[in-house]
Amino acid sequence: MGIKIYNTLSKKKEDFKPVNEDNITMYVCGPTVYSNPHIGNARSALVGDLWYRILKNKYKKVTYIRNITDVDDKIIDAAKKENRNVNEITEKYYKTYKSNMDSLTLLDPTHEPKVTDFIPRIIEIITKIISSGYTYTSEGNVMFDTVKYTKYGKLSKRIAKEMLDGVRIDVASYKKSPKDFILWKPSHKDQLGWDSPWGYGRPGWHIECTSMIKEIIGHDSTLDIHGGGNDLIFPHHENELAQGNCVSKNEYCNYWFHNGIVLVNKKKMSKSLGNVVLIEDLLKNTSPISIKYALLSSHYRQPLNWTSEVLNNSINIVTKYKNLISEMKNNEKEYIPDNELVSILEDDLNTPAALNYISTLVKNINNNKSNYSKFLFCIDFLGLNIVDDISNVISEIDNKIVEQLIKERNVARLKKNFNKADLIRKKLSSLNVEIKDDGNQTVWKFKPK
RNA sequence: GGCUAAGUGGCAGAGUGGUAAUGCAGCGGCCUGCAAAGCCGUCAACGCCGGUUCGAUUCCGACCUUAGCCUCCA
Repeated sequence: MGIKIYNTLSKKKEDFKPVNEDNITMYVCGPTVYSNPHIGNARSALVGDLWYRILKNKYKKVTYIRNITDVDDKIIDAAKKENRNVNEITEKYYKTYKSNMDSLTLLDPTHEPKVTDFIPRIIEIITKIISSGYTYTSEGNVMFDTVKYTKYGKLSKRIAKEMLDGVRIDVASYKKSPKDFILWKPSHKDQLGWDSPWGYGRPGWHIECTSMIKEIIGHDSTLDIHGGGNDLIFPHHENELAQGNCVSKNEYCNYWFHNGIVLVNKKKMSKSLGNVVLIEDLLKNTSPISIKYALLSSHYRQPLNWTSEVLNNSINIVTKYKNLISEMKNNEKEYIPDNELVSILEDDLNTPAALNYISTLVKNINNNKSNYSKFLFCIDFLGLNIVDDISNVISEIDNKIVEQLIKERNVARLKKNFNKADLIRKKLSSLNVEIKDDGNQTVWKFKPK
């Protein structure tokens, strides 16, 4: 048994063989910080996080890189719209992204490089690509020549002839061939930019990932794993692969994983459709654990249609686990490592099977006491921090009012004044508190979310 | 139009050449003053059509449908 990963390159599930067992390297495409992060951003970050957890469990050192793209035309546009400078925009949305990811209890990557910190390295890499002979300049742009690079299409399996170019948008005039892409583009003097051998300008979209990877892992090193949303396969990752292979004789990356995108109303989220689900908004009414559970409930390569049903399903299960934990909370919290869970996850991140396994543990908790300790291990391994979530909830509540109302209600119940008792229960309910009469004790909790 | 995926009960989702786990929801019961929780029980599905086979949901082929990409996108 070992780690198996579905490789977009081969379109097969493969045994994971690291380049160097002493240091596994993984890069996952992070966000462009120009707007509030949505549930789709969360999904790919979560998938990266899970791979990170699995790799860390097996290998002593894992270098996990998740970038922040803070140079982009969309950022420039956003700055104009909000009438702020570019830095303010990127800072603001980076902070939101970070805090959203923290809420979802994702581990910090080993590196979180920002493009603006890597401009000299980007210029260096472009220079290397130019000397490899796969570029040309046109209207001030440094272009990558996809026709010259004969392996182009290796990742996305797209053959140039079969593709209809410019179906939905005109091919830019500066391109020799429609699939060619920009490595460096000119900026106006008053625009965001840097001096370079090709004039004042800024990097194109794809080059920053390649540069940051090479800089962090070493220019002649092969990345073990590269991932992101499957909408990035073409052209972004295809382009990265092409330019990356021009920089070194060694292969750019061995394993590529791609998560399915999140759909809302069975369509990809987009501002024009108005179906973008922001993490911020979800967190207002839903516990981060439930959101996370919902994301885990489908396999990462499947598309995930985000619906209230999916979310409610998760809330119900998470609530059940919360109840279980709060009932057991006085018992010692022992975590018994469970290899079965680990091997389920090592098989190409089969989270639905993992969640199912956890539910069978819970179901058989009475027959086998170690199941509870295994259960604690499992939710912890997945980063479903239910235990912490419960303690947060308890500290948030205004104890006195609730306790007072419960006292009053129990007096009423003793007097068999059930109308009054039920009224008080309704009042508690309006305070988001649920109660449960357990023998002669009444216990309460926040309504599940 | 091309390319890439996918179609299992109300929802989510395993899985298999011999008719299919599990969770949630639903329904019934126990419990409760009534609830809630918990427990027990229970209904319900393999897109369509051919082929291979003793037998296919599982293999092969066509078709239909859906989504994504071909422009920026996690």
